[in-house]
Amino acid sequence: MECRNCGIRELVLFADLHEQDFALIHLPIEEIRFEPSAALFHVGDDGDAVFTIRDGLLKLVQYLPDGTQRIVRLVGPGAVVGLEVLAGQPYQHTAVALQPALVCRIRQQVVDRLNRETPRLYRQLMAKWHASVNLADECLTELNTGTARQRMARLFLHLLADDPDGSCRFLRREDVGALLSVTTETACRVVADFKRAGLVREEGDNLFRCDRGGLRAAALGERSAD
Amino acid sequence: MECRNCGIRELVLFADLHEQDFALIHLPIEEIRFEPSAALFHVGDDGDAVFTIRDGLLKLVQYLPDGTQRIVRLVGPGAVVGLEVLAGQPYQHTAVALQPALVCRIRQQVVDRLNRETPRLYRQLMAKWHASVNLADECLTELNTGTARQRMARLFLHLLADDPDGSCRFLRREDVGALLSVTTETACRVVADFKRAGLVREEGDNLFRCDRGGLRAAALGERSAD
DNA sequence: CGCACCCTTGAAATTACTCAAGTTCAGTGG
DNA sequence: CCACTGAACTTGAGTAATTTCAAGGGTGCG
Repeated sequence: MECRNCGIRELVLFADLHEQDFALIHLPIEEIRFEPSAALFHVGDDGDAVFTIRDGLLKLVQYLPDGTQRIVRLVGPGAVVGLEVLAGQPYQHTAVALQPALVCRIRQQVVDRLNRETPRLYRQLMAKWHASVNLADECLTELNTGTARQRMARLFLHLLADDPDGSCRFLRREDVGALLSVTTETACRVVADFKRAGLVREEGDNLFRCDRGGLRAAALGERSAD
Repeated sequence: MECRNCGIRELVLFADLHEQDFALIHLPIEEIRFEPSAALFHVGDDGDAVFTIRDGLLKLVQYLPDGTQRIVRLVGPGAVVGLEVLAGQPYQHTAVALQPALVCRIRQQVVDRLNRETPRLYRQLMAKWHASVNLADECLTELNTGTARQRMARLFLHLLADDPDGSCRFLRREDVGALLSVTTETACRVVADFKRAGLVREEGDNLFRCDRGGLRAAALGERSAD
């Protein structure tokens, strides 16, 4: 795999490596493609690799004592998942694709060796860990604070990211519930509300065009006056 | 500061260092003591140090658009806070003491240098990042899932940790609310409920003796049949 | 066709929030 | 020594939000 020519090189773990550093990668970087509902790894698995997400969207899931799933965060291109193996831990989540996904599998040995033999991995490693913590914090403050309406609005804004059209692919209602800590039914009702209020419009199967301004207002707790 | 003889050495960032590695620490490790309600750093501050918590309990806080605080996690002895500076980021939280606290201030330069010059910091660095992510995930799945009753029970169990007496110092109600995503009043009512149900008993100013079994049942959603 | 899997909606029940008032207690100043 | 104050805690009553339980609708697939 030609990491040095990777299309999203500036986003990934190897962003800062120099030409000579790539010689230190003595094990192949595998590219893995998988479809929605397929799992990349499961909670508790002993892993020996981290994964850089090149394309698609994954959910990181943990399971509650009663067996229901709790979505801990959503991760997309540029994110690295499975970092816990670098700390000698088994995977802490089940990682499931929500959209067709493409990831690079990087063996732990490769990361360990690079960190030992070049000073240029360290900063990105810190950056990727930091991004994980940050995302976790955001999930808490944005997607689990306030009313169901506010959380939903913030979720849409998250998924929109910086899509110029203001459109995004949405999630199955059950996943929305597991992410926002509400029931599937509530998730459903709030989406229906948003449609009625004109905040979002469904243009295809779970493909939404959104009104950023309106959503931002809803995220702050304002209710549109119809 | 004599890190090599630190009383909680096995818990901290320098756990794996060898005798000769300590020579690489060219800047003093400062010990900082501070009292409840004092802040170690503020969100947005540019920092150049991470902190190992030796004693006490801190809350990491973020502020919502409307100015209210959201407690993102509680950290105690052994935890390292401010790791984000290693990724070149300003502090992402305000860190406030809830109990008299003692922390060690470790300059970023020291960590960077150690990582460059000895292979033995890496593992603990990964471990400390991992612990941060883990704690964040736990906050989400344990303290922000289920009814107010369940969350409160889990909070007590967290604070108990492995105290042999089953007693712990509790938080101000407002902090409980900001941590569990409920209002101060609800926090108050649930604590009162727990007292009535005999799950906890207040033995001093916010010092509680707890019934672990009962709390575990409450955490699963069972209501005691008075 | 019939089943499985989502999504959707309704009505009743529950939970948590809001607003308002009362309490306790430590600290302060007369 | 005692009222006064502020901060935190507590409780009640009414209201709003969410869940629960139940049922109906759509679509794809064997």
